[in-house]
Amino acid sequence: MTADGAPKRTVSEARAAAVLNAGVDGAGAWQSVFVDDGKNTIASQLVERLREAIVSGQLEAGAKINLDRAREIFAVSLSPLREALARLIPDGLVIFEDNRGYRVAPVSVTDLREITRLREEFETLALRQATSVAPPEWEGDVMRALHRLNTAERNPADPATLERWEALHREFHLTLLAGCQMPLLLGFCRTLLNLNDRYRRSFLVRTSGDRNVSVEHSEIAQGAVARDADFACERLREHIHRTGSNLAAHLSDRIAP
Amino acid sequence: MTADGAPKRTVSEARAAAVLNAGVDGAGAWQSVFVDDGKNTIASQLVERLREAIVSGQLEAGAKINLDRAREIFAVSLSPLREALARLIPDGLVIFEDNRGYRVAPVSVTDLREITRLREEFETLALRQATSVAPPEWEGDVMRALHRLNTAERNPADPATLERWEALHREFHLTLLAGCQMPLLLGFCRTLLNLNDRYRRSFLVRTSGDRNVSVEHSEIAQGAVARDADFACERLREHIHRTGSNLAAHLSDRIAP
DNA sequence: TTATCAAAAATAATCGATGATTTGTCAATC
DNA sequence: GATTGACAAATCATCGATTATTTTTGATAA
Repeated sequence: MTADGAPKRTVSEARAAAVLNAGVDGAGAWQSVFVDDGKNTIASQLVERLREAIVSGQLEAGAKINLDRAREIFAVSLSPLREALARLIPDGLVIFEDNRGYRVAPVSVTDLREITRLREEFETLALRQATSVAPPEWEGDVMRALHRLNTAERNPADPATLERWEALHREFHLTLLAGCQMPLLLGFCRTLLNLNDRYRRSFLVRTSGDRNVSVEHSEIAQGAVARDADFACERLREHIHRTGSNLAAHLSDRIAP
Repeated sequence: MTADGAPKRTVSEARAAAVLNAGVDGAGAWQSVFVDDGKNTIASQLVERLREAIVSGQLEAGAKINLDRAREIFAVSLSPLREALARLIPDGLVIFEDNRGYRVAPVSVTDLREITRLREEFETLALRQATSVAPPEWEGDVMRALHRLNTAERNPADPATLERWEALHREFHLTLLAGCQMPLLLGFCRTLLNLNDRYRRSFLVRTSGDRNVSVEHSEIAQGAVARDADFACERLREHIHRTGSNLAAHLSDRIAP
């Protein structure tokens, strides 16, 4: 651990949302993030904090990240801040230009379309591979992730439940893919999932009424553990496609193409 | 530009290869890299220098990167060095662990297999898309890249020609894919190409006698500009697959699986 | 009024020094 | 002889201050 310990951060945390995108939305679901799970250094913790701030929409898309202000808000020095930002570039959440500093990556409908399209390709590829090479434990992992997701409450009035649902949803998809035993492909899928979550959490109020997402997830999972690649992949593809279309519809009302 | 200018760097350059992997292979093809093409900051230049050092095999796979030594060798301070290394993580060339520092990413046959497999999937996806959406100029770009590649000398006795050929080869593949108009997919392909180049440049002495690589490239290019997706993609897939098998054969003699 | 340039302010990039953690060494103990 | 623990050295991480670059401001001239 560092010398000064955690408390100071939690305090400055709350200010972060308020100051950085001055007074847009107040309620920060910040506090839940700090569970020091092996990420010892300030830079590493900062990566997670910044990622959450961007994915959750608390850091506005396209906004410039003023280093001095951010340094003060997060109560860190420049070195770990710059390093953390650099590590978010590959995730597609931050963009950088020499002597011009860092910005939050912008969002657009075409970007979302590409994410959706690539998710369809990559995730079905990974799932197909998983159904053929994953060890038996994988099936249990999938069913557990499914159960935890389906039993999680999702109350629009309570942001904490929404955030928990998001985490479990992400966990479900990654567990599904993890069986493929291809670390690079998994990394790409994780990146795309990150990017996609950002759109959903920023722009989707609730999923459209004509879908039963729980059923969709259950079908995918059952196909997967039955090692029925064609069925599982087809369901997964539909699931991704629907989510993408849904989001794109919401999105095009709100931002430029 | 920085105040002190370029000369100092070129000098320290030569030492870099010698010191970092102490006396493994002497001949450095370093000098050619410094053409300050818009990359103004030390950190950005360092990214390119380090990338070249790793991809070319001058920085040994799996080796620890001692910050103090590297700092001295490259004649920079810690801040840009750390930042440059952080930016290479997403490319899969550098790995990092809290409080344990940076290492050159290791190589393995399974890693190479995955790279090859994913290149087959991603590059054919991109090429198929390109044949359907790329603008007319793209065809000219492809043919030019092909011509430059096919007329480049490749003399095993002269490392400079080999390096130039590598650059043109990379350029050809990227030009081919660039027509797809999908920035994320292009980024993934670029990453995979980087990783693949590293294996080729480190482990492949020469391509096996039963291949005529020029012809392979020409067929791919001609299929592409004719907008014959099936033909072009099939040739591309074979090309990638052959290169991968070839490399894997060389590799398994030399390192652990 | 608009355009242009120079100075000033703001911001980004880098450095050298300091603090924290890991790794290596060696004696004491079982 | 192997193991443990404390110390020392090496290495990594962070900070505050300095330097370089970009952006803004404001005065001048067309």
